[in-house]
Amino acid sequence: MFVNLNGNRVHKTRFLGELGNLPQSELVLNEFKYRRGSEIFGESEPAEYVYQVADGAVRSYKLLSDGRRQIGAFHLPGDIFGLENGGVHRFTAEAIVNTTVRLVKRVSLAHVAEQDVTVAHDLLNMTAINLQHAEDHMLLLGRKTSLERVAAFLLEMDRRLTAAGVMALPMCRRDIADYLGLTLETVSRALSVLHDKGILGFLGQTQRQIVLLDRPKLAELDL
Amino acid sequence: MFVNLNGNRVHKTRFLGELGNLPQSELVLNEFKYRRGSEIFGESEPAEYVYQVADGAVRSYKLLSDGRRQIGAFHLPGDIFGLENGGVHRFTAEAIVNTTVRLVKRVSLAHVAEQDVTVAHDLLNMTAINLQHAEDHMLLLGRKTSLERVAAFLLEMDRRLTAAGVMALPMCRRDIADYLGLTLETVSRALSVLHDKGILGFLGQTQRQIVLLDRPKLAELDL
DNA sequence: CGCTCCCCTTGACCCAAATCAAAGCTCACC
DNA sequence: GGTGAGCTTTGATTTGGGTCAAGGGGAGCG
Repeated sequence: MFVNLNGNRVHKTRFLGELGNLPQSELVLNEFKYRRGSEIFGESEPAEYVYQVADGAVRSYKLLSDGRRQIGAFHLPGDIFGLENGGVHRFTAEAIVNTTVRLVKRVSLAHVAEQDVTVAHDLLNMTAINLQHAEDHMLLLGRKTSLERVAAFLLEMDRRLTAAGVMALPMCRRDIADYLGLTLETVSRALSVLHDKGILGFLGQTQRQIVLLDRPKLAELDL
Repeated sequence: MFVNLNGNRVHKTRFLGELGNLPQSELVLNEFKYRRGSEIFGESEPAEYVYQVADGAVRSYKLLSDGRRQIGAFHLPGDIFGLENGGVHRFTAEAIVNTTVRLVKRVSLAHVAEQDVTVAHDLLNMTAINLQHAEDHMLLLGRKTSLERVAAFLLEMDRRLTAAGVMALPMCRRDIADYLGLTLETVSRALSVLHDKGILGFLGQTQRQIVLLDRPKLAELDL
């Protein structure tokens, strides 16, 4: 293991998960750590690697020239991100908390996909899953109210990261707001409404640990 | 040629375009006409066919239970739509005007893709293009002002369908609004502002023929 | 020609969410 | 234990875009 320029630690490891068990000879797989807040790649940079979250959380976003930000997706342990069909990243990706990622060289992955039909199939599937998420999110951003958006967000996070009945959100209110096309104040108010209605509870003293007390009622709020 | 149950005419023809020149023996290709306003397929229906606009225009949208609508994309001549990786449509598609489409059976296309690597490659490319459009549209829906949205819409349509300097929009203001996450009144007001600023002009007596008089200034408005 | 049905624009008013502001809390660090 | 930097909540106020309403065309048709 060694420490690179950014103070992030890197060492070799196995690559597991949705890309299947690929022949080790074909793909060089590294594990890499990013510190909370550090950039993993930038929008419009050449896409050299494809990434998988091993531990931690990542946000992918676009910026307008005046700083308005839209987060397109949160990436949680197991998720693959930075997969581009063209050779260029279309989002900036940042570690939300200290995060460990596994990475493969994009070109070597493309090379394997040419040989192995199932890998090519997996790449199409992953792209299709990303597309489906984006399509659903367009409906949310274009047509849902603030309460509906926050309800949808909670249901999504509940599905993706609840362990032992508790949802430990890695992201702050501003991240949630930029994901939902709202302001952080509006997100906070919506969460307070849900709290007052008895639909959710906060655990501990930080407001990032949420328990869903009434999933059916929450689901009703997300049209 | 014959007339089917919906009064739409259908006959066989060649399939051309982005799917490349596929062996005719493999793919049965039909041409089909839909009348203005008629549904081509519904959300969550099994995806039996993949479509290409030969002539006319199509809108793909999602509905909330109370009728709020989000149009995800407009499909213009040459565009392929209804391509699903899973077996189910995730949008409803309707003809905006009288429209001719070419169609292939999804399963036969999948079959060809398994044999022919370049076709498989094309499918991934098309899905990636759809994804890129959706990603850009999330930024628009989440973070842009009404004027920025309308400016972006005009630039998109200018790129995609301007002939002889004139943009002949096939869709009504309500469609534009549901694409941009606005109301039709707001779209109309934004167009009036652009008209008053001398950025665009209307041609003829219908307000659907638009001439862009100052593309640079329009581009400045779309951050 | 005149009727009806849309489609579009424009004006008046309203409201959901943004903005502005303040204060409490946690946590890291000295 | 003190200090400061974030993060979050909550309140007051503003505002961009939604809603409601009215009226003017144009296109199709009897």
